[in-house]
Formats: sequence, structure tokens, C-alpha cells
Amino acid sequence: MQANYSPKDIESAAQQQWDSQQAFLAQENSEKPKYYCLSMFPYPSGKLHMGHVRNYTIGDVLSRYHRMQGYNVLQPMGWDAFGLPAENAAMANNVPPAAWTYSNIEYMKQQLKSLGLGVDWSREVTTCKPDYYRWEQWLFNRLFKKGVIYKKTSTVNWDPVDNTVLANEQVIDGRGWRSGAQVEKREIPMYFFRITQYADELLQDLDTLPGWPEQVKTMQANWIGKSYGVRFAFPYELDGKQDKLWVYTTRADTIMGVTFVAVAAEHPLATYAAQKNPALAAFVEECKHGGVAEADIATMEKKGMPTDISVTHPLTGEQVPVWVGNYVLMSYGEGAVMAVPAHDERDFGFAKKYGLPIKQVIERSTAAPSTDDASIEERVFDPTKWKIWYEWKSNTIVRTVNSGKYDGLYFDQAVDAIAADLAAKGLGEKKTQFRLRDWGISRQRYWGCPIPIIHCPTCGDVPVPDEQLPVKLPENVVPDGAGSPLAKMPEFYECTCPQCGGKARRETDTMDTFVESSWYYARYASPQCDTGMVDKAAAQKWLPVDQYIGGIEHAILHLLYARFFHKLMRDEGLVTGNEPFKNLLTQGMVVAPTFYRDLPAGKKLWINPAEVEVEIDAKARPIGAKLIADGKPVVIGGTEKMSKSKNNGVDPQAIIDAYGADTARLFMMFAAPPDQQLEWSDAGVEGSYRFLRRVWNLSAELANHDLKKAISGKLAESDQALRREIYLALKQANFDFSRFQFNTVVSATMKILNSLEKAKASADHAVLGEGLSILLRLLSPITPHIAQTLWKELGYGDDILATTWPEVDESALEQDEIELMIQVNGKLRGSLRVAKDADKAAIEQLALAHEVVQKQLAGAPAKKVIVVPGRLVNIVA
RNA sequence: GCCGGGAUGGCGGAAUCGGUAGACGCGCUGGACUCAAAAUCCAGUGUUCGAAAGGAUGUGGGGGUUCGAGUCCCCCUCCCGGCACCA
Repeated sequence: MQANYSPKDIESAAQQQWDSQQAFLAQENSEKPKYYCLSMFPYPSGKLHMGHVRNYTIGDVLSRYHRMQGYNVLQPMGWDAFGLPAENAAMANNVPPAAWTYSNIEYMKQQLKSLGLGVDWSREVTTCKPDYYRWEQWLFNRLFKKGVIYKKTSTVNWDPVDNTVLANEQVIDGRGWRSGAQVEKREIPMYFFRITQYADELLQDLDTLPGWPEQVKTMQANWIGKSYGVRFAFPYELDGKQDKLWVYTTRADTIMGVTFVAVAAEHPLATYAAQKNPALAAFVEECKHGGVAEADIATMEKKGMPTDISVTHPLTGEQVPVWVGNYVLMSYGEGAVMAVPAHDERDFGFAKKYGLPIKQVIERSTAAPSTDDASIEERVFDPTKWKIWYEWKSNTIVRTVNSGKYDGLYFDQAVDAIAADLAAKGLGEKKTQFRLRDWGISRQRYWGCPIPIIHCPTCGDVPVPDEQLPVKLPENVVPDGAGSPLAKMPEFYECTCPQCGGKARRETDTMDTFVESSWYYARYASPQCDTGMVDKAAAQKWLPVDQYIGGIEHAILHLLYARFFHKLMRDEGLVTGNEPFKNLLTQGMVVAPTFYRDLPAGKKLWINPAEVEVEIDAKARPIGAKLIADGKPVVIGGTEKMSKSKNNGVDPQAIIDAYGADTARLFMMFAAPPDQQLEWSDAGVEGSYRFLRRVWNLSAELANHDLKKAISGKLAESDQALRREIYLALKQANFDFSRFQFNTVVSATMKILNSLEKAKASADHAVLGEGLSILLRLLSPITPHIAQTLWKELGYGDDILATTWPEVDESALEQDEIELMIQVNGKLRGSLRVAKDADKAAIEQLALAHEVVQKQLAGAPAKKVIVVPGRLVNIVA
């Protein structure tokens, strides 16, 4: 074999071997259990970034590991190919989004292949191709006819200069990113998926997903936000007409404390009041400025203005003033909220600011309810959610006060009594409500899947008949940033009505790109199927996805939409089962240090870490940094997610070219556990490369010996010790593989190599050979090229993927004596060697007799002795 | 603002059920090899007092439970992800 480790040679050779064997084609007819391992598909932005490398390495490690465990593995790959960046690139370079996207795919596919991923490329899916989105349009029509998709108006960011709708990302400090114009809210008609119809199921089925991280399930549950409350009305009279102002509250026990009502700027009452009040009209106008992103609305200054309208409190009959508040959103709930300044932080701030009355109606209960009270749980408030006058404690129990006939009631009693009275008056009822809103999917953009609807002046919105699908998106178009180009293309939108044959107009909006990524996992089961969205038998075979891997940033939207789509497809009879992803692994971000120099006007020049040299003191603490090119200092910024804007990205291709894919993969797996943030380190990459070189060198040294010889006879003590070290590490590695903690798997392989190197001159070759075979198999999912090459070179076999996973030889782990730690008062004072089966009394006696203990006790008797078998003895002096 | 997560040596991280804090790697220091350097190998490396033996101290901050807390409970600070049109 070659004396030196040469990743370029061995990696291309191994990849050619896998290609020629078609090693990673998933088997449609196999006795083995299936394992569908899916990584979130990439958006073809140009070239791979480190986040991709991390994601796909994790997926490949799991795929190869399961393959060696005897599974029939499906690991597919594809392209989430519609999206906004293609339109931006098109405008910048005057290239159609399609051409840009396809050339990116071609390049990135080569990059993925050079990583040595065990992907079944025969199942590649590209969402911008008609053979894919055709089925999305087909499903759209079925759901439209069913009423699961409907049309209503919704609020968007409007750029009044470019005359275009802006994505939230394109709104910077309330202004359009290209025009710089102040953004306005605008109501436009859109198509919606009725996801709220599935809210309860989406919530409840989270309990059927033990393989999902708790934090993701919690986030989804909170996002869906089921609440139990009361919907009730404030009656009022306007121009002699009786009407009701409806609101919803989860704190009906505080209704007696309402001192005003706030409505959204777009609320009919606000519109009415503004007609006669120019100041209010100006305020309503002002509320329309700014974007629609919730984070902006929630953090902006709370402002309001009174109307001259007042409504009647449904229980007290008192008059309550109506205010317009910029923080009340028309699209949430009723577009109006009751305000209880005494018991709500936001209302409190608002009341203080505008001098509105504050009326306390609950207080902390002084007498705790008896413990046998069955409903005590419901009366215990979560202090993080309910704040009482800002002075609250954990598990505060509150009772109503100052509330007339409702005085002295606990939360649930007060809600019951108040809801009953409201119901009796026809002014309210108990109601569960969801925070989740219906999913608006219309986008006024070009590079997306066309919505298959035809607008007919006589027949209304008519779905495009199935036989006319797909509605193809013209591909040779360059958008100009001023609205959708499709709306300017008569050859696209001019059509005839499928129902009456009259002149009609085709819908020019496209779908949210989240729609494509909501069902691609199902398409992989039968990617070429041209008779349906999925082939039912194939879907039955491969679904659900056994392991899904992707960034934590997708914890809510993408994962919720995909779960929703699975249920939609189930209800269409396309798939079985209720959930698409059995197990979920959410991967952390790849981050790197940042460096910059200050420029005039508060701007910064970001400098790539590769061009910077960090200076350290004698204890290796960083004390400064300078640009290598000019030797002058640069400022050390924070450690942040790799990005173009901070110029702290490292190109994976450069790493693969310099060290090989195995080194890149090894570093990715070793530097952090998969769900944690990973900090890039050039020195860490060097270390990974060094380790692989040591593996190669040791293999080369031992290559001439018979490493496959069976272990026989009584082993020398040193050989027994070596086997024990190896099997301890294997045991650890197996456990860590099972819990996806790959960094400690790598650490275990390093321990094995260290042990083998130390013992190589004196150890039995059979023991060394056994250890090396374990090492290579443990490494093969992570660094497949070197593992495969050495496996063959050392004569273990032709194909490491076809071997069995190493098992722990428990007999190699046994020892006669074990070491126990001795603590005095919980502090480590010494250690003790005892027989492995020594009983507690014997251990206690030995420990008490130990000189360290004698010294600590200084003649006094021990108060207490705690023996933890196999671990320690703690003596309480 | 709301929801979720995180904080351990100079750095990345380990510690599986409340039981030896710092595995493994990087970096650094010293040594071997070399004309020299690189590479490689060997040794050391939380902080602090000490010549050493040994002691004290130490897991973002404050409090608590326990024989014993990085781990459990309460409060706080800072950082990161998401917030419905980035993907």
C-alpha cells in the first residue's frame, strides 16, 4: 500500500467504486427493514456553504451507520429551487432565474458528490420543474374544490415607489430595501390554506412523536397556541343603530376591571370615528405605515388615540371608552381587545401613558385552598404568564376582589360565573381559540409555482382542469423589481374560461415556496411517477421518514407546514399514517469569528478570518489581531453565523481541495454535537487531518502482519489491558452513535488509535488487528473513503459497507479490582482499591481505616458513611 | 415584546441516573530528532499558595435543597434561533 496518506487519490477511487457498484440505490425489493434518512434539501444559492456540509454529513453518517446495521437505506437529495434569491440574482446579472438556478444546481451537485455522500441520485427532485409542481397544482385544485383553500384579503408590505409587495426581509427599518421608501400596509386578496381546521390535530399529534426534540414540540404547541377563554361583546349604539363590539379574553376573571377597549386602526369603529376627527384620521393613517412583521409590531412604541365612541360594559353597564391602538391587529382575533390595566403589563403601560383609570379586581389569595381541592391545579397561575400588579410569586393563587357579586372567587369559579351571566344576556360564551392563523400562500412574484386558477367574469374563480396541468411558468423571463412580470405578459394571463369558454384571465400570483418543501419527502418515494402526486405503494413502503435532519431555524414553519401537508395528503388518500417524520434531529449553526475595521459614517469593513492573524500572549490568550496584508490592527468582532454580510464564511470547497472530504467530515462531526452551534477552526481542521494521517501511518506500519489472525490462548496482561481499552471505547462509541453524539464517537476512535500506537511494538498482532478492524468500522460512517481504502488494503475484505458492526466483548471489560474514591464531607480526599465484589460493610471498614480518613476525622467518630457501589465512599465527619 | 435554547480552562467541547469536573482535540511551554526549519515523537498544561508533599479555589451571577450539585428548585444577566412574504 501507499506509504503516505493521499486523500485526493483514495477519495476519487472510493467514489468511483461506489458509483460503478451503484452502491447507494435504495432497494425496492429487499428483505431488510427500510430506513428513510432525509436531510432538508438545499436551496441552490450558488455553492455549498458549511451549513450544508454539516447537515449532509450528519445525514450520511446516520445512513451509512444504519446500512452497516442491516437496513435498506434510502437517502435521497433534491433542490428547493423556487425562491426570492433567484429573482434578485436575475436583476443583478440580467440572467433569467431559471438559467441561474439550473447552473447552480449543476455546480452544487458536483460539490455534494465530492463529499462522498451515499445518496441515491436516481431519485433527484427539482421543485422548479413542471413534472414536480404539476402535482402541487393538481392538489391545489382538489383542495380548492373541497374548501380547504379559500380566498380572502390579507395585509402585506407595500412599497409605494416600486409599486410592489415586499417580503419582510426586504423591509429594513420600515423602508423598502431598493427604493428606500417608507413601507405601507396594504390589503390584497390572497389564497389561504385552512390550516386552522387541522389545529387541534396538529397539536395533539405532537404527543405521538417521541422521536422529536421536546423543544421543537414545545415551540410548535406554543405557535398553535390553543387557549381557553371567553368571547364576549360590548353593546353600543351608533347613529341610532344597535351593534356589538366583540373581543376575546383568556382572563375572564378580570372583565370587571376593564377600563377601556382598544381597536385596530382598520377596525370599522376606528374608520367611523376618523370620519369626523381629522387628528384621529391622521393617527389611523400613521398606523398604516411600517411593515407587517410581528416582531416589529410587538417591539414598537405603544401608541393610541381616543375615539369619541364609548361602549357598554356587558356586566356593570358602565360606559367604556374606545381607543385606537397601533398594537392591535385587525387580522388577529376580533381586531379589538379589552384592556385591564391593573393586571396586564401592556395595558398598564398604556393606561399610565394616557392617564386612563386602573381598577384592581384580583388579589393574591391569602388563604391557600385545602389540598384536597381537585381544581387546585387550575387555580395556580404560571407566573411567567400572569402578572399581578408586577408583584407576583411562583404559584400565586388569585381571587377576585372589588368585583361586586363575583367577589372572592378563584380563577375557574370566576370564569364560570362570568361566562354564565354573559351567556344569559346573549353577550358571550366560553370559547377555545388558536393563535395559529390560516396560511396565506399567494405571492406576487415570478419565480414560483403558478396558482392554477382562472378568473372568469361570469363563473368567478375556476380551477384549471387537471388535463390542462401543469400551468407552466415561462422560464426565459428577467424580473425588474416592480411587481410580477407574469402580470405584464398577456401570453401568460390571457385565456378562456374552462367552464363557459368566455374570455378570462389567468391568476398571475405564484405559491409560497414553503408549499414545495411541504411534500418533497413524499415525492422521493416515487420521484418519476407521472400518474399521480405519489405512487401509493411506494409511499406506503418508504413513509414515514425515519430520520429527518435540518436546521433548528425550521422548527416551526417548515416542519408545521410539512406535518399539515401530510394530513392533507392522507385525507386525499395519497399516503397513510398521520405524521411525515418519525424522528427529527435539529442541527445547530456553523459560526466563525468576525474581524472588521471602522469606516466613516459608522460603517464597518468586514475582513475574512483567513486574511487575519490573531496575536496571543504567553498564555495563549488573544490580545489583538492584524491584517496579514498590511500588518495593521483590525478589531476582533463576535463569533457569528457564517454569512456574506459579515465576510466570515469559509468555502467548503477550499477545505475539500486542501484536505479531502474525510477531513472536512471528521472535523464537522468532532467539533461539536450535531444539535449545538459549531465553531469553525482552521487549527481544528488541521488536527482532524493529522488524526487521519496517523490512522493511515499505523495501518501502513502493520500492513505486513497477519491482522486477521484469531485471538487464541491466554493473553499477556498488557494485551488484556489493551483489549479492555479498545472495548471500553467501542462501548462508548456505540452508545454515542445511538444518541447521535458523534463528537464523542470520534473521541473514542482517537482513544483507540492512541492505545494501538502505544502498544504496537509489543502487542500480539491478533489483538492489534482486532483493534484496527474496530477502529476502521467505527470510522467508516464518518470518514468513509479512508475506512474503505484501508479495509481493503489491510485485507479485511473488499467492501467495508458490507461488513457487520463490531460488538462489545463484555469479557474483555472485566476486572478483578476496582478503584473507589474516598470523600470526606463531600470532598475528594483519596482513593481505595477493592475487590470488584466487595460488600458495603467491607468497603466502609477499609475506608474508615484509610490514613487520609483517619487524619481528617482526627480521632472523632464518623457521623455517617455513604457507600455508592462501584463509585465512591463519602464519610460525614 | 412573545416563544424556544444556551453559558464549563487560552479555545472547541466531555462528564449517560445527583457521585473522581475538564475525557478527546486544538493552542501553548519544555525536550528529542535536524546544520536549520517543517513534519514527527516524548513530557507538561484550570486558577492560586507552596521548593515539594500538600492545601485552597473553580462549571455566567445571586440564593436554596442534599452526605454530595456543572447536573435539581427559585431569581437575575448576557448570547443565539424563530415570530407567519429569507429559505
